[in-house]
Amino acid sequence: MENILLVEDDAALIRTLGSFLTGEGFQIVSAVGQRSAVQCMEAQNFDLALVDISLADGNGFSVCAEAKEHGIPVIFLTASGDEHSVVMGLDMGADDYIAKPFRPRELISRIRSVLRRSGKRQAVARVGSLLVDIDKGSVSRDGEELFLSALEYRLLLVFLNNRGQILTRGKLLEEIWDCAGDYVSDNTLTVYIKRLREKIEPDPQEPQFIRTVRGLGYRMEE
Amino acid sequence: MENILLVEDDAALIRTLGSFLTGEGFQIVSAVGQRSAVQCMEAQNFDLALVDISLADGNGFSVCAEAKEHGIPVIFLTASGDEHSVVMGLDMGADDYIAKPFRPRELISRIRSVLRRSGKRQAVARVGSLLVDIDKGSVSRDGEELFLSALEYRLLLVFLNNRGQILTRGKLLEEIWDCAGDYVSDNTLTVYIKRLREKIEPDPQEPQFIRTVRGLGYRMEE
DNA sequence: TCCCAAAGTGACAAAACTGTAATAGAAATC
DNA sequence: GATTTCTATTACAGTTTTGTCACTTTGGGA
Repeated sequence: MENILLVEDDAALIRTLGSFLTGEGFQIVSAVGQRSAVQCMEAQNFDLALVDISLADGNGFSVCAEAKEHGIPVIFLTASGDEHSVVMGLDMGADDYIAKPFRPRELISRIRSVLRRSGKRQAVARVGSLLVDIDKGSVSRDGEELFLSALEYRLLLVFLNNRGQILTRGKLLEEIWDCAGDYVSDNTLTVYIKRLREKIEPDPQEPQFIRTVRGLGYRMEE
Repeated sequence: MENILLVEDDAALIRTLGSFLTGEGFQIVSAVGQRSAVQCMEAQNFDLALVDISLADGNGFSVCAEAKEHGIPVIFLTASGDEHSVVMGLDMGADDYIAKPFRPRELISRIRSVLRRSGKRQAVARVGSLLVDIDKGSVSRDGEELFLSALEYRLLLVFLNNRGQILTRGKLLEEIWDCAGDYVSDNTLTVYIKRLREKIEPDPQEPQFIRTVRGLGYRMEE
């Protein structure tokens, strides 16, 4: 079970996030300030640190730096629109960030993504015969390049980053079309799934990469 | 200086590649077969292993596995169209691959990319105020999402993966449009540079991300 | 079996993308 | 300063993408 260090000031958020993440099957250790965070990291090893960048005592950056010292991947939480912190955090070597307020599901997705990438540095991801060159933004199957549109590619990445999990329509709509809350029609997703399948599946009638899980959503095989 | 282990059967290729890579500022150690490759890795540490997957004695896969044991990133060389080897290699944990025959410049680019990624696992890359979420395939500046087309995004990735280097028009044309050698008009690139600048540059008239290096090409700032 | 909800399909118009051509501008060389 | 070369801009047409609609098919209960 993955061990996550949550460094956060806000007691309410600790409780909410903590129980949510625990429910998702992660083991959570919470640290309230910089001091206790450092102590935690010295005492035991973590698979990931979740750091609020705006801690009351000092700032979250030193916690971030400490985590990188220990080789722990870091996702930091930042106030929405605080681009300065984002820049600082990424320069500090953080692996990813998420702006508050965030959807818990998105956090989970990012956590999984960072954990999956731990120890990996692959430029190319594979699902069956499908190769996604994340470094180049290109997709191929059996050596044949497939030309995806921007949205199709992003949809594919969402599946790729959540392999084996069922993704609901709502989740997928949020991931691709959520720009300030103005959603598109529900059927739009169905159509895009079809279009993506048409391009990546050897037999779109019998999808092997993106499976339909009736009543729940879609799932990409691992 | 980066230390690269080149594992290759073909003596001619060793000479060609070796001198080329040396000329590019890498330190090269060549190993002819699996046996000597393993010995090399036990004797000293490397920043990267370049492994021909089709070695005469046994195969390159075990060399690949050995390299991963030592935590050395691996790029493997494969015969063009040998999808099976690609799949095997990636499953084995290789970081990237390149199909023979390859352009030396492309190899360099991939080597740099893998080396740059060593120890990093970032989901998000940054250049100035520009954020590229490689994991999501999205781009933003100052929190504002920028909608790039598929080709614009790929062009941006090429710059991102070669930050600080001057990219010639030829190199860029190859990277984006090389599908079996049928190139597009030279001016097409110029137009795409303009279009990309129009979307990502705060002031397209005074580009700060993608600089023109007259007579040589373009360069993205580090 | 029938019915209903969920998912898939085909078709459509507006918008965006893509590549090219013609022209304008800028920088280096003579 | 004139010339040449390289780069930028503008405009255009064909294609693709994008979102939506109406309609069909499918799968699971009642």
